[in-house]
Amino acid sequence: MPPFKNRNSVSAEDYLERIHEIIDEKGYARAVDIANALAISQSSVSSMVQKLAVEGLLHYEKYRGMTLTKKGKRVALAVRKRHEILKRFLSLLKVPQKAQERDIEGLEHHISNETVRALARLSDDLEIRAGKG
Amino acid sequence: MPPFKNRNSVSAEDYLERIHEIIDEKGYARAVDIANALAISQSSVSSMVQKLAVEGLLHYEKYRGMTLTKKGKRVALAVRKRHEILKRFLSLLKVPQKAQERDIEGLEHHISNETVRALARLSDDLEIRAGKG
DNA sequence: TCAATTTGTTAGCTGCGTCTAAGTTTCATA
DNA sequence: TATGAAACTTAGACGCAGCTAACAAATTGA
Repeated sequence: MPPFKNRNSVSAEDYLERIHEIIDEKGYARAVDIANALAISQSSVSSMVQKLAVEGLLHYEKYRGMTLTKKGKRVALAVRKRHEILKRFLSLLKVPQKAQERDIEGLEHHISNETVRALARLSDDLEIRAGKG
Repeated sequence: MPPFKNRNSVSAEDYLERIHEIIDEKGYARAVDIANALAISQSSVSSMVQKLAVEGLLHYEKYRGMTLTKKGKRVALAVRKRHEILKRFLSLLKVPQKAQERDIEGLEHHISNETVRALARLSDDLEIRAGKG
């Protein structure tokens, strides 16, 4: 990538989602892993992590790593759930894998709980119908 | 609102969508109307309009107004269509009006054509089923 | 145990789209 | 047709979340 060109920003929710995933996988989250997972630099992770700590979403000790707070976990789980509901729905629609991923990334932080719930209900319906058909 | 706090950015597509609407309604688009429609300052409109002109999306004559280019119209129409498909779908899901509007605003610039097409097909299905039921 | 490597942080910058304030152009009408 | 109001533009700033480069801490393994 060309130097000093703007990359798309990654929301706080994305950070929490990935941190949660990484902790689930490995038991702990390193800045380097988060950076790789989000395709951004370690320094960006470092400053954002400090910001999330100020907002009470994670515990952070300089040079030592981080854990999610209760609040952070709650947010991360909610994001994960939303992600899964969207994934299930788009799969039922047979949207191609690549498009699914791009869409979910773009959508998951901009969609209301009402709509997410409606999509979950609709997915149930579609599955039942598919089973019957 | 507090001075010098960041507002959310408004994508080029939003500008084109609103400019197109305003031209449809009144025959021409003024910066002041666009500013009101998007809830941003006239100066922001002025600079963005110049940017869109450079990108070939509209014709712009200083102090005199603007019209959409062919390319700009094409984009605006595509955005409008996407918007309508999303609106129809969320209405079928009975998502409340307010949530619909917020969702569409957030979603419409982050969703692939594949998914939009799938939602249109699904909406057809749902309507047929509703008619039969 | 300590030097090399890896990981993490800081400093200072960029692009973007917003903002306010101030200046310019156009328009309406007295 | 001259002037005041409305519309538009420019200048200069900000917040945000990225970036690179340089520096600091921690870990690893000979």
